[in-house]
Amino acid sequence: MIVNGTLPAESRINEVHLSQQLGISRTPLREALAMLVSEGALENRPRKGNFVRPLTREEFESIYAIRPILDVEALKLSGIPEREDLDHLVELNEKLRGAKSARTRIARDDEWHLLLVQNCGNQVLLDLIRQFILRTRRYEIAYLRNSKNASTAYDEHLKIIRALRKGDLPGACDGLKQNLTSGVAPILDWLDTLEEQNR
Amino acid sequence: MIVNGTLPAESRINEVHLSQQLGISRTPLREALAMLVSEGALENRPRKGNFVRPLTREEFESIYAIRPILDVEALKLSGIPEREDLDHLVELNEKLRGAKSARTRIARDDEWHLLLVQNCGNQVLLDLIRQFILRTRRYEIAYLRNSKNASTAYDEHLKIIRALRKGDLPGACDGLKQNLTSGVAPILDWLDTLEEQNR
DNA sequence: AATGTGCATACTGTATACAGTATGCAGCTA
DNA sequence: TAGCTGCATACTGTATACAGTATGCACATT
Repeated sequence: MIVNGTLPAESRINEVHLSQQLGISRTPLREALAMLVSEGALENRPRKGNFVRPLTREEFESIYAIRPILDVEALKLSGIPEREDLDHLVELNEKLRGAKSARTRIARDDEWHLLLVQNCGNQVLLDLIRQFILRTRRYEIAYLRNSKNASTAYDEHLKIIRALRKGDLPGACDGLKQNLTSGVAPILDWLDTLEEQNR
Repeated sequence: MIVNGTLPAESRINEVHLSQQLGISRTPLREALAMLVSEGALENRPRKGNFVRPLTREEFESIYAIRPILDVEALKLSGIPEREDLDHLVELNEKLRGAKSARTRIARDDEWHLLLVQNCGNQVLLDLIRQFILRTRRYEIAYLRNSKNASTAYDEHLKIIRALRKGDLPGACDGLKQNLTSGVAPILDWLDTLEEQNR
């Protein structure tokens, strides 16, 4: 509902109404809200309630500054993948190219990035990346239609795969960093116009 | 209670008993337990309950591999601090040296590291570092008495401060990385003996 | 003797009732 | 007319009751 805009930014969540609307009681709803707070989608003001956090340029820049650091580190730890993992990466990348909706495109892209670093051997780091994927997703979906088209991501992924094939880990890391930062600029522009409108 | 060992590793948390023991009802207790799950202190198995996660060598290594990455990045973003911030760092470092108990020593050390990167301008990154401080704290407190003594940390901090005074940011980053990894080895040894005992 | 089934028990997950606090408005005062 | 006080209302935070599932044990069966 937050993503869809049914619950607009800054709006307060009424636990009684929403729980009735969803057909559940307040207790499990509150648990769900707490999860959304930890994901950064809601802000909890004690004794006031939960409020939908707006999408801001500042937060987006902060999040996207961290993703490349984590992912590149994880890729370094993973090293050059086995042949079958590489094949799997190629396969998933083709699926990404064939994705019809922007939503599945985003999902495939996220899958691909997780697969790339899956063998880093650091579960905590992987959980962290997963967490950040969740946080960025809201921005990506909001931006949706204008979203970086599949072929750009596809080509960038191919570049990374090719570097890995050659055994060139630093080259793959560079490609990954580029891939993770290339989508930022258009979303920033979009956020600027969004914040402009709210004045 | 987890830190004290009142609730030993792998033990199941009985919500009814614990809530009575604490003089609160199950609902707020469950919220607290959920927070501990997100901090990595508990593991929730659906319909089974919450279990105290053991301290393991694997998790410790994972966490401590990430801390330096985050902190060094934040320091880079912060740049060379203003004079008064530097003075503040010196002051806090002196407090660290003077700390009586190991507990306050750990607290001062954490404070110092947060202060060092406070001006990085990335709130999400700062929250992340805070989160990791919480996760490492359990290991540090468990290790407690054997903990890296204050003078080592103090000296390492001085080194960082001196590099910053010279305007040598890369040098400060190196020092920080070293500082954040120097405490690892003894705790690893201790964890090894711990895991040995549980066999 | 070993394995499987049924039942009793205990605990988690959910619903609901209650208490206390924030908030807005009406009426009063200056 | 402006500002303050008191009250009504609505919502969050907490306690408690209820439902459904996991678990261990006794008994039966092969």
